[in-house]
Amino acid sequence: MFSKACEYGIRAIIYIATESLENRRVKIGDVADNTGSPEAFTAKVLGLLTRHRIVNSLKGPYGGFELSISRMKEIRLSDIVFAIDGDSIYRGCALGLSECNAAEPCPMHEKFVKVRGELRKMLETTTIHDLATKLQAGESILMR
Amino acid sequence: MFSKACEYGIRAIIYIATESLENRRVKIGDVADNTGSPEAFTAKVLGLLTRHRIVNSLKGPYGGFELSISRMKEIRLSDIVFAIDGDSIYRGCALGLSECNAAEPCPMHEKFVKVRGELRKMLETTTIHDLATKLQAGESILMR
DNA sequence: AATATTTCCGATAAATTTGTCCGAAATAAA
DNA sequence: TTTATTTCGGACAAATTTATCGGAAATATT
Repeated sequence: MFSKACEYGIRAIIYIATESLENRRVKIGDVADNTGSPEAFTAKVLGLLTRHRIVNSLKGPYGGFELSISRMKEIRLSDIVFAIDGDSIYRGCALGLSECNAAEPCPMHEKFVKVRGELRKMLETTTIHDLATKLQAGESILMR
Repeated sequence: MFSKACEYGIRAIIYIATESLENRRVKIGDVADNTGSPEAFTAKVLGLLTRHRIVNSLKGPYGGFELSISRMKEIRLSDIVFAIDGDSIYRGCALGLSECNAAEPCPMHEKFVKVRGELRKMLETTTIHDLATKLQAGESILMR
C-alpha cells in the first residue's frame, strides 16, 4: 500500500511525537532503535520530512528531532504520505491508465474512486497527535 | 496500489473476456495491442494466470487465450490480485509491522483495517463479467 | 580555539520489480 | 511429415526502490 520509505517515515514521526510529548528530543539512533527501521535509510526519509517542515531538526550535541504539540495536532497522515510518496495514491488509476476519469473511465474507475476516497478521508482526518497519544497510552505499538 | 504486473493482468483478462463474449480467441499480441501493455511482460503474467486456471490458453495456430462466460461470472477481481500480488493487500500492516492485529495493533491499525475491508469487499464483489460487459457496452476504456 | 556530537547529503551498493529475448514445446493445416 | 503458428519458460537486462557508507556542515561544551 505505502512504500517502505513511507512506512519508516510515519513510524519515525509517531515516535518523535510521543517523545516530544514528554519534552524529549531524539537522535536518529533512538528513532531507529525504537521503530525497528534501518538507521541510515530512516535518516534519509527524516531529512526529506525536515525539508518539508513536517518535523524540526537541530544539529550538534543535544540536537536531534522534535515536534511541537501544536504542530503535531496540525500535521495529518496525508501530509506525510504526500511528502514521501506523492499524490499517486490519490490520483493514480487502478489499472495504470495515464488518463482515467469519470468522462473516460477504466472499467474499475467508479468503484475504485469510492474506496480510494475512503482511504484519503482516513488519512486526512488522522493527525500525528492522535496516533502519538494512542501510543503513549499503551494502546498500540511501533515495533515487531 | 497494485503492482504493474497486476495492472497488466487485470487489463489483459478484461480484454480477453470481452473478446470471449463475442466468441473470439485472442493472441498475446492482440492483448498487448489492445491494452497498451508490454507484450513479453504481459505474456509472463498471463502464463501465471493460466497456471492458476483463471484463463484458458491453447498453443499453436488458431490458439490463444479465452475465457468461458460461466467462468468470467465466477472469477472476481480478488482472485486475480491474489494470484499475482498475493495476500499482502489484505493482511499487510499499514506501517509494515510483521505482526499487527487487534490485540497488538500499530497506531493506524483500527482505521486502516476498516478502509482495507472496503477495498477487499470491492474486489470480492466485482466479477470479470461485470467489467467486461461494461467495456463491451462502451461505458469504459482499457487504454490511454 | 579545539573537540565531540549530531544532522545533512551525495556516492554507491544491494535487492526487487519491470521488461526483453530466444529457444523449446505443442498443435493445426497442408 | 513438414511447416507455420502460438504459448511456455528460463536467462538476461534495465529501472526503481531500498539500504549503506563516509565525509561535510553545524553547534554545544570545554
